[in-house]
Amino acid sequence: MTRTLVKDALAADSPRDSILIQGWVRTRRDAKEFSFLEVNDGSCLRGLQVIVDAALPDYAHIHRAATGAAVAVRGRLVESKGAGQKWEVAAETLEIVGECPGEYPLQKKGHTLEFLREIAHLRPRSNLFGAVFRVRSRLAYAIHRFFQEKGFFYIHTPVVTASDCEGAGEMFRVTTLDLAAPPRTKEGGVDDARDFFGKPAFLTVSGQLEAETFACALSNVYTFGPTFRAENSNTSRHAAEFWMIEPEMAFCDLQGDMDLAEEFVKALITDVRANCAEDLAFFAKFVDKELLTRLDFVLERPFERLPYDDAVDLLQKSGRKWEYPVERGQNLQAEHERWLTEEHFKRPVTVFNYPKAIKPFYMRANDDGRTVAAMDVLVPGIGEIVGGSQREERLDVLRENLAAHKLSEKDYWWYADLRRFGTVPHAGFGLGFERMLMFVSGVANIRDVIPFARTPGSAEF
RNA sequence: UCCCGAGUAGCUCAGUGGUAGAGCGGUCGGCUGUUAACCGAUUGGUCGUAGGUUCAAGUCCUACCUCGGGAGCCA
Repeated sequence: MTRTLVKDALAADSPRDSILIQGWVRTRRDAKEFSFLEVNDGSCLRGLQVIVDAALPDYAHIHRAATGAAVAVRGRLVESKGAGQKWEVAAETLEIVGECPGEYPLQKKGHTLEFLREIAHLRPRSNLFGAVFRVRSRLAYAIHRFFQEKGFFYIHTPVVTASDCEGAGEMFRVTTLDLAAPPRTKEGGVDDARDFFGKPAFLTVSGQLEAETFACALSNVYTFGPTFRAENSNTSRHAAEFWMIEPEMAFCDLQGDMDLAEEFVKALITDVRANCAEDLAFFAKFVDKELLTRLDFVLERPFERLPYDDAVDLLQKSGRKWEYPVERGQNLQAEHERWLTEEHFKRPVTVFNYPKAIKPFYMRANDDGRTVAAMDVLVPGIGEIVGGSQREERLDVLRENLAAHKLSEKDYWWYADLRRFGTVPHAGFGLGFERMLMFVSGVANIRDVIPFARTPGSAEF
């Protein structure tokens, strides 16, 4: 007999004489003549109620069907006599596939998120984490769907990179050298030439530069993969390993870049809203009461587009006391971003044309000589969710930028080549996958939207 | 890395210098078309670690560890 997923059984439109359900017992309630089992298989939030009659031979081992036990139930799908569910299974056989002893840490009652993090191998069996990771899967699918339907090509940029690119953050070194006794140069330093790649290698912090090369060939491309930052960041919004989406478009300027970012964010919300309704309703009930209102609010109106200079003016005239002073030329602080998006505009805000000095070398210089064609999308509750720019396509300006950032043109020879051979205006952005998932789920800590979070001092599992 | 807060039973917490507690969970029994079931009994502790103050420390002090919140860095 083939297995029926709980999700499909719950959606049945008529009774069935024969059904096989396999899953894990969430709870058991014993009566004198029969027991109720709630069986969940992760296919959806809800479980399926199973009635095991005391007259069944298998009832002899009903006590082994404890919370957490894996079971296989064969029986009939019938309309439930009780309130609370339409369908239930009248068991004919109950097989205990895997027992679950009393020290199983997941109780029926609530646990704190902090405790569940310590049992990350079991937490997907909880309602909340089941929902989070179903939505995570759907969100990933929605991302591919969005780009594929627009004719973007999915590029797999390398995870191991030998170019210390971009200064996007501290990098993890990848090496096969013996750390206790590394080969030495004549001068006494570590001889990187004898490392695996013949030079120092690292885990990638961004696929952007490589994606640019493919945009300058296939026109519209995107990456979607893991990235790594060895920053000692201890916040609810940072992880050492996270996933990032980076579209890159040839023949595109900052305007087109901002348009795509807004369309993209809205498309993802729309998709999850339509396809994960039950899980989102769960988040709205138990995690963040305002979730659905906020998501719909974002969908309904255009993002505010605000030049950096205007943002500074607004902040200075706000009458607010800032912990960090607002000055032209300085980066916007978390408190400033929050005020703009949560208090002043009450919607996502796209800030653009940032000061040149606080942005990386690859961003395109504006004609004013002091700003670059950069943009950040700020959303309520999360802050920066998208960071992007039009890229500098003029070889001479790029060279000046490299020099100004004290970077060697020699290390970026292939990147500069794009400007030498058929250069073209192009633009792109990066969107943090986990931050987007936090936004659509209302879950406040990045550690709770990653299956197994890697943060400073923590790489269990 | 900096600032703040918290570490007491498997989990969530109470205990403000004088005999270590509750609810939940687990176990046993009872009851009920139950559904975070209910009722009774029972089980369960090196009070994060190491020092110190005191007649006496879960409680006060110091250091460290872990976790959380905020900040910086960023996505």
